[in-house]
Amino acid sequence: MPTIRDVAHQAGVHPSTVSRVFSGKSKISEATRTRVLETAEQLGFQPNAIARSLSMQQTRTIAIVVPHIFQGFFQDDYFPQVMQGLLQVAYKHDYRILVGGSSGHADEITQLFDIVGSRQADGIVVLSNRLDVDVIGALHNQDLPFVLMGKPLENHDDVAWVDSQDAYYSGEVVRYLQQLGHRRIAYVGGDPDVLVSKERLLGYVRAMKQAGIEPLPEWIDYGFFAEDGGYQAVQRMSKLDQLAPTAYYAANDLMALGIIRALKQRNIRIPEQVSVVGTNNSVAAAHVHPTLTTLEVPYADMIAQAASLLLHSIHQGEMPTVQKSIDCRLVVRESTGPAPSE
Amino acid sequence: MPTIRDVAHQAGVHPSTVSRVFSGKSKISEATRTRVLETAEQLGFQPNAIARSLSMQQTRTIAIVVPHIFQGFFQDDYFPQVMQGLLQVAYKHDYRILVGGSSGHADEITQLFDIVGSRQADGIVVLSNRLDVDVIGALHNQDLPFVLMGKPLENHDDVAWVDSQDAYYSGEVVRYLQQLGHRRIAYVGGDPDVLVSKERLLGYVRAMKQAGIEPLPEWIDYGFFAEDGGYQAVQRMSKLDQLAPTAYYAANDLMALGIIRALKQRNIRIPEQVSVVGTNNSVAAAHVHPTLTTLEVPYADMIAQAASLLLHSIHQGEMPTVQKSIDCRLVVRESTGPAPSE
DNA sequence: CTTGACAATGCAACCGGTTGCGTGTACAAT
DNA sequence: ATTGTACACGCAACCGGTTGCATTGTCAAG
Repeated sequence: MPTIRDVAHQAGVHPSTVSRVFSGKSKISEATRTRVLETAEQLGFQPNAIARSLSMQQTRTIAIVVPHIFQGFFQDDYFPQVMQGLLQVAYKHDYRILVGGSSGHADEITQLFDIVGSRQADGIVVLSNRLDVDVIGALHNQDLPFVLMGKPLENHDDVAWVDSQDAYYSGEVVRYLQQLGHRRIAYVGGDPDVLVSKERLLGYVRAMKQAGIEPLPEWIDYGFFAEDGGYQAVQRMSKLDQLAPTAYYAANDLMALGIIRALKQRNIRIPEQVSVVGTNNSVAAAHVHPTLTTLEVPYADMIAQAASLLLHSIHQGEMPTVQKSIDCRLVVRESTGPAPSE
Repeated sequence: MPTIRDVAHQAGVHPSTVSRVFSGKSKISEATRTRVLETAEQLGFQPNAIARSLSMQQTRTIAIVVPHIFQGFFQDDYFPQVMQGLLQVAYKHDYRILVGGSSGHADEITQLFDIVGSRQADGIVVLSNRLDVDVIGALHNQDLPFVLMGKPLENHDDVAWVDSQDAYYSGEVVRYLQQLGHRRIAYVGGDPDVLVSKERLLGYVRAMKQAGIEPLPEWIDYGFFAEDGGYQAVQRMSKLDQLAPTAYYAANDLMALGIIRALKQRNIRIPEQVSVVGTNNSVAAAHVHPTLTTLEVPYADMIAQAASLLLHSIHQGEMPTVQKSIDCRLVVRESTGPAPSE
């Protein structure tokens, strides 16, 4: 690989001149410019991005670490949407995305701090929403721009996030079902340790109690975002007989599909006997039978906004502090209907 | 951010000693090791990855550029599977993934050469399978390990690839449908310029001719991998009346879903009147109504293998040359059945 | 006591760009 | 002819690590 010095030598100029030609931020006479460009072309020279990063103290890269916490993460619609939104704005600003893996929550934090501390990226979007005060504090101390996907548990007014108001919209789903006459409503969460599951549970419980219903512990279950998790939840809850739920709310569409599969297998008619609501409005939701009522969470938009404000503060050279709440939308389809008369 | 020199100064040693402590590849007395480690801890020092990359001439990163060529790329199951397979092996080897975007084919090549030429990664998995001889030659000249997803058009025995034998398995689908008695079979490809579409078309045409059927030009259409593309294809082909196909083969499940939607809307029964086959065996395929017969292409496995041999040759310091053909599997479900009697 | 050998650490060059500052040249103004 | 000045480019330090080689120290063998 030819370096800037090779080109300089060949073209009979100083390396700094070659650098200036390529950065374009300095006056260079047309003559030398073309000469440099020609010899660069001839030598097949391209500036080394790593050297440039080191010198300029910027990588033109934003990072993300994907949680391996639950299997089926790549089957859910969440991940592709995240990548889409992220890539879209990164590309527009001529940035690239650095993706790191992880195996479980602790490792996710490790990877996060590894990337941040080693300055492998100019900023990072943090998906994990199980960060406690200490971790967020430590992250903030690293002084590398970051924005959280999801409002953290404790309030930090100096930390940026984009939030989908999971508790509120979870409540909206429950209220919608209650309006249809349902009283025995089940909640099937993802990973119980993940904040979004807790938030949705909170909204569920609150809405139930506001309707004067004390939800049975048996109505609350976790499917770890997997299709089979939804399936198993139905198997367990069906044992309740008369107390079995007449409506299921699942924290993602994948589990809702599993719920539908289990109900069909038991010859339970949807929505005449039991209603099902999913989350995310994945492509499949519109094509399953019956078509799935689902809470649409605009993840691609969310992360696009997160990335935008991240890039903005990178350019400003300061930590981002913007906090945004995003609205969701209930997409009503065939899988929900009036509660059966007792 | 403290540097290695700060730590060295504080601990009363030479920077190189600090470096050796962190690289762990050199004998360091237990006394100084702990002293260095302690002051590093105390100063919050972490080695700068960029500086290390520059010095060591390796980034511990493998790159991929995602083609923006068709919309709905992020809805299709292909992308998440690719990321899954890639991330899985990258993570295992303590590598990260650098993802670049692109807008169209020409730009994809540009981005590819930008990453490769600027040495932003140690190797790259190339998704675009529209590379001609010149591009592959140029890529090879860059002397950075790469492996192609999909066999290139021309034979290069010095270039590594992992291939899913699209033409052959497309033929298998057609032969399966013919065994069910279908003779008027439609092929709905993705982007006609993408190699995989051409390959599948090739297999389709060949299988049709082998069965003594000259496929009508109207039976061949392109949906650009989008749900609506499949829908529109049916709209167009339905105008053929008696010559309308009794079976559709779509190059991905998303288009198959669109085909099913269009057929249902026309009150055409599946599979009694028309059969539908998709590709990829996405999660939705098992849950739509009717459940979708589909050609399963193990993309996650494929790219995992590609990444493995990429990493292997990175470590060997040589260009990869392994060429692998991967087997697919037809998953038969409810959307296919015997051809209707005329 | 000298020499040898090995272990631990220092030294300085290097990876490949960037950039503030200084210098030489050309051309215009006096 | 002299001074002024703006422009184009050279110089050298710097970004933050790594590593081959030299040096110092230690201990054992001769």
